[in-house]
Parts: sequence; structure tokens; C-alpha cells
Amino acid sequence: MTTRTRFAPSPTGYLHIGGARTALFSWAYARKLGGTFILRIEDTDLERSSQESVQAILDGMSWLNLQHDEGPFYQMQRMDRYKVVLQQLLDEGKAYYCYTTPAELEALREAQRARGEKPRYDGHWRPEQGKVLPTPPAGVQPVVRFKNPQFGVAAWDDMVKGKIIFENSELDDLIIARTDGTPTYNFCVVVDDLDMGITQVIRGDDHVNNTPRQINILKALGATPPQYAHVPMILGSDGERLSKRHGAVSVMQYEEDGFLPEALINYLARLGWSHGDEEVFSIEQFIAWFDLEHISKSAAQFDPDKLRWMNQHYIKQADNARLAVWVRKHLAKRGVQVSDAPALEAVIALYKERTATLVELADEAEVFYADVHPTQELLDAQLQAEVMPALRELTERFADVVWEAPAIAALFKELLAKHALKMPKLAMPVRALLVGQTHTPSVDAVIALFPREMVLARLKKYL
RNA sequence: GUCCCCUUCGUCUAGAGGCCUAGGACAUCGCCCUUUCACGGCGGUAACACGAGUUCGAAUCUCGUAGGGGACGCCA
Repeated sequence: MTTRTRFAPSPTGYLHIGGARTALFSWAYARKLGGTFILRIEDTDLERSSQESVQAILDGMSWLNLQHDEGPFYQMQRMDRYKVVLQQLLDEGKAYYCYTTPAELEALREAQRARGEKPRYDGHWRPEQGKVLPTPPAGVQPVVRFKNPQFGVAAWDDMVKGKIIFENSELDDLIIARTDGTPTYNFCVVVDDLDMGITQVIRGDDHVNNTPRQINILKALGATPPQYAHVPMILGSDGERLSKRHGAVSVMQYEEDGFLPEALINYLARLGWSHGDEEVFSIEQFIAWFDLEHISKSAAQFDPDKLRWMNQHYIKQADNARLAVWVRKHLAKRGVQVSDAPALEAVIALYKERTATLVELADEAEVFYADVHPTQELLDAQLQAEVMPALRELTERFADVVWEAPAIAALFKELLAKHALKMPKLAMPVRALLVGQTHTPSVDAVIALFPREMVLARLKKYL
């Protein structure tokens, strides 16, 4: 049987970090085994589902390069199929109508909670051998409940967590169709996974509790359950559940914040999964190495610092032209047009190993294309009387020195000796006037990057 | 409350009874490199939740305790 996995998000928001990692694992598993990766949109909750969310999920997947082979399938378009299966279950006596109203259920649960019991349906309308069912009340639309086995267990060998066993007596009869006739999540999932021939269900471990119910429905349909792999969730950097508070929870937010998709992928792959001591690896390598056994069983805390480190690594080895595309677009958003001199790629080549994100890279590049305004504080600190003569002479000599880093460096050395100054004494003020700050790459390299006239203009402005 | 799951440095993790004086990575600290800042190099601090048991031997197996998480919807 060929491997078929799926990612089945509900379109009630953007693609977040946790979903992205589940998708990544599911995708990688299929890729590794030469299988098929299916995208399914679970949009049966009309209240909360939206087309924008569908698009956000699609965008996130495509940015991360997680291509699906089939789909996207939409559950709302499969209603007819669900109804057929629902009727089948009803006909076979494996599901039944229940007339208990939401208000009655609420009262029931409250009473159970008060008694310290697990809130659950009491089986009031559940048909049994020899049991006389109450007369359906007039005017009440029934829901359909699945007749869950009362004895035995629902168990499976989870590919991540190992053996998990639930007593059927712990499970109640879940609603599989609402009063309006629409099927609910646990039922749709079962039908879909069955119809789509899913062989491994890889999903968040918040679904562990749904699994025994799904297995029971599957069995009622005469099907063999797929294998299950429940992936632990990702916690925010504070150890709390991921939420809006954590800022960048949407995958696309990372795009905006200047992260490379391969960096996020590598980081996510490594978060809660490992292959010995390997930290940095390509997507091909990941696919080759990936397995479910090495996914850790417990939740992992998201570490922004490590992601930044990973991103810096990928920026350093990324193609300059590719980085330039992003930086150019980003600077345009700030209203800064990148000109031909200096070439953006040359700027990036010099700066990329010192920035952890593309936004930071853009920050560094901006001064080459927009006016700089050194703060008065910086000017006061750097333009001390003792360096002014050397600074003026340097500026004069800049007019005809060979405009290349080695020649510029030689000129610095010459003037340093002549004026009896140390390198930082002269380099710092030049940095301040040129780019508005004192932390830059080698000063001669920075100067050589600028067109000569630009350097002269920026220096003369303060001399 | 009930059920299910989890527990190795601050964080992500390696670890399948002796290879563990518990390894790597991020972070952190120190040193080196240096034209500032980075990059890079070298080194340091830092963990098996606790308690019993099994065993010649346990981070690894068993049980218990504690702590954490998840679920208990006509949400997915």
C-alpha cells in the first residue's frame, strides 16, 4: 500500500507555527516514502471558516514550499457523501436520533461536574435490546449520535507516543450530525480519511482524545483504522500555549520579519525531532533522515534566538541576488528606492554575514540609498578637534585616490602615521558621517562601496 | 473532578542496562582574532523531577509520588 498522508487544517485563521510543523512532518513522511501528501480543508464550521483563512493557509504552505499532491479538498463540498454514510450508520443501528436539547445537556453536565464526574451524555435516547425508548417530543429536531461500544477498549500503537489505550466505558455517544443535519468533525474526518485512503494520520496531539472515537466509528464502518502519529504541540517562548500574545504566530509574519523559509523549515524540523547531533540540514537531507520514531513525546518551547541563529546561517549562504530581491522590495515599502550605485548585491555581500534577518540587512543597506542623519550626540563624540585635520586631509585626498578598498586602506595608513593617530580615531568619525553609526564592516570596504561623490558629499557636509 | 499523555543543562535535544566523568546546538560568560561591530576560533558555567524496586550495574526497565500539558462542545 502506498503511503498517503494529509494535512487537514480548519480555515479559522492563518497558518501558525504549530500547524506548519505538523504539515512539515506529514509532508516529509510522504516524500520520504514516495507517497502522496493531501491537503484537506476542514471547513464544516461555517461560523468561523473564511475564504481569507483558506488563502492564508495556502500562502503559508506555498511560502514554505510544502506542495501537496492532491487537493485541496473541502469538506463542505463532500456533504452528500457524509449524508450517505450517516444514513448507512442509522440504517444499521450503529447510530441513532437523540432529542436531548442543548439546554438539557448543559444541565446534565453541570450536575455531573458537581458530583465530580466526567461530563458525558447519559444515553437517554440510546436504543438497547429490550429498552423502551421515550416518545420523541414534538417540535424538537434530533441530532444523530454514534452508538459507541460500551465494553472493551479502543487502542492503537501511536507512532510517536507508543501504545495508548482507552476504555470504551470512558467514551460517550458523540454527536455526529447536528440538528440541521450537517455532520460534525469526528465523523467527517473518519469518512475523509477512509475515502482518501490515508495510511498515516499525522496530527497535533490535541487529537489524541478524538482518536478512540474515530477508531470506533471506523470499525463500525467495517474499515481498518490508519496508523496514527500524534505530534506534540509547540509552546511559546514563555512556556505558555501559543497565542496572539507571542507576536509572530502566523507563518507569513516570519516572511515579513525577514526570515528565510528554509531557515524556518530547518528550525521547525529540529524542534521536537532530531537526528543525532545534526542541527543544520537541507530539506533533501531532512526528508532522507525523517522518521516518526525520533519525534519527541513532549511539547517543545519555541526559541526565537535559535531561529535567528538559524536564519543568519542561511542568509550567509544565500545567493546575493535572491536576498537583493527581498531587500529591494522591503526598502521600497519604506519609500526608499534602490539605485544602481552602489549595486545592492555588493552591499549585501559585505553586510549579510552580520545580520540575523533580512529586515536587519535592509536596515544596513538603507544608508546607501537614503540620506543619513547622524545624531548630534554621535557628531559631538566623533568630531573631536584632534582628528579634524586628519579628517579634512583624508577628504581632500579622497578626491583622487584610486577608488578601491586596498588603495583607500593604504591612504588611511599613510595619514594615520602622518597625524600620529590610531585607526579607530579616524575610522569612527568617517563611519559616523557616512552611515550614521560606528558599527560597520571594515571601513575601507564600506567607503569603496559608495560612489566617490557620495562620500565626498557626506563628509564635506560636516567639515 | 474524570480520562489520556508527558518529565535530561535556561531552551531544543543525544541517549534503546555497562560506550555517561551524561554528548551536541542556541543562549550566557571568558579568552583569541580585529579597524569598531559582527563573523570565526578556543574554553567555561549549566541537566537525568522525586522516592522505592529489578539488576553485578539504571538517564535507560517496573511501581509510586510530584509537577506540567491535553481532552471532557450540536468547534475543529
